[in-house]
Amino acid sequence: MPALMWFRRDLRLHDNPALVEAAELDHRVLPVFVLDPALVRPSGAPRLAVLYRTLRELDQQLGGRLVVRHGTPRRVLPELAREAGAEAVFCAGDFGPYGRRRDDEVAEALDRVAEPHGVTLHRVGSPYAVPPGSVRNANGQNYQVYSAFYRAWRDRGWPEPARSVRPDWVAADSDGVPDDPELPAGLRLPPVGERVARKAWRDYFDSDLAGYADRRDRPDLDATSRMSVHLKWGTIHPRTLLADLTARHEAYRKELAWREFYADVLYSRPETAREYYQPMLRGLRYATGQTAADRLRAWAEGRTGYPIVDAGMRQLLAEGWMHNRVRMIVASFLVKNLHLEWTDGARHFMRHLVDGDLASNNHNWQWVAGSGTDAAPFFRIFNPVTQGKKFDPDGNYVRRYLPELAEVPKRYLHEPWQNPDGLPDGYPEPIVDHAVERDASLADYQRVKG
DNA sequence: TTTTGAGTTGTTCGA
DNA sequence: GTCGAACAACTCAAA
Repeated sequence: MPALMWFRRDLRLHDNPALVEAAELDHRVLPVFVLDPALVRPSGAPRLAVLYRTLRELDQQLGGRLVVRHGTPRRVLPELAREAGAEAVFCAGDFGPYGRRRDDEVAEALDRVAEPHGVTLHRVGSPYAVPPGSVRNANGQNYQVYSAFYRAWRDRGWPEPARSVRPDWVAADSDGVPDDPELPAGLRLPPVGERVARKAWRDYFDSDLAGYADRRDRPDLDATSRMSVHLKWGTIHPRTLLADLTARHEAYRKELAWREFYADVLYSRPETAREYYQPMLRGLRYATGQTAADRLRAWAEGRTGYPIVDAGMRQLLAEGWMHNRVRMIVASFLVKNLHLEWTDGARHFMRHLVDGDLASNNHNWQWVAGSGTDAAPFFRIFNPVTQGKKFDPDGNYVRRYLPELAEVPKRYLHEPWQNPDGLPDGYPEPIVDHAVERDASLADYQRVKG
């Protein structure tokens, strides 16, 4: 009787503990991916395309034996288990609010399959080095602040990468991987798949990781590892990365720990998938009506008149990805300069990001907005001009995504409205005055806090 | 239980 | 141009 390996966001064969256990139960393993409408529907075209491409890569690695089925997992998996005569399904644990509920339902449905004893769902491991819910303070509670979480997480440690297994892959009828959805013209998606992920990590480790701490904040240098899309889909596991890292790579390890921290926060407070972690900030005065709609659209399309903001938003549209420093700048701008709710920004990000991850996206937005765990103090408001000059000193990042600014002299690149020769054709005046909106935000934060 | 110390990512102002 | 202090208290962790 073959074991079923249910792939979800762990689309790899290396360092995959669930796969190891499946292969230990039976050397024949039937690999399946379920296209769940509940996950397909809210995903934007860029992330769906990346998922489909990753699935095609996995299918190749499996010699064309990946079984793709459309439908709800609680219907599809019992059906497939019955067809294959399987008595066990293996998968990595999912710790998100939807995933937990879905997996509980699947476990129940499998239990009712009329094998002699039903079919068992084995949840093995997680997409994290340390499973959410397992780093706890002295009172058995989840940590509310990052630094304490980091120390406890690091001291707790994590397992070595799982050993590699080579099961006999069993085939079954497959609906096949869908064709890519229609994509915006000119969209440049990153190459994906496990082999790409492992090579990209190896190359980054050998060449650029040493400069990570100093250069990661510079969007013009493009010095980050670009592992986010691979971590999102599990084509590489954080354990694999951590096994390569030493004390010299503290800065990079800390970024992985942020991902784990926010997964833990979401696991401990699942309602924060939608709601403010600190509800008090719901009481801020937000823009409404046509003003709000116009501002949101200008922000989303990269037409705010602040080059570093617009470049970031256009990078997102062009690549399905944005440099982390710029994500903070555009998020601060949305909340504190345009006075829109972080939920509007988070939704736009999730529609366009290829690495869009609920826990990281949601809680990083809340951090910027001041409503999250360990949130930025309210007086910390990014100045888009200062940030641009500091982190894109030569303007190379801005010029890459805003060709209309090509002729603007370097000293005015981050504030082109100051250029005595005027703004270039097609580039807008700033839609708001930073100094004015900053003061308004400070006053309003003080009002709701006091 | 109480106390103490620490806290991702900033900006502005004045020396 | 560079530097340090103020911003405004407050929460959480840990001793």
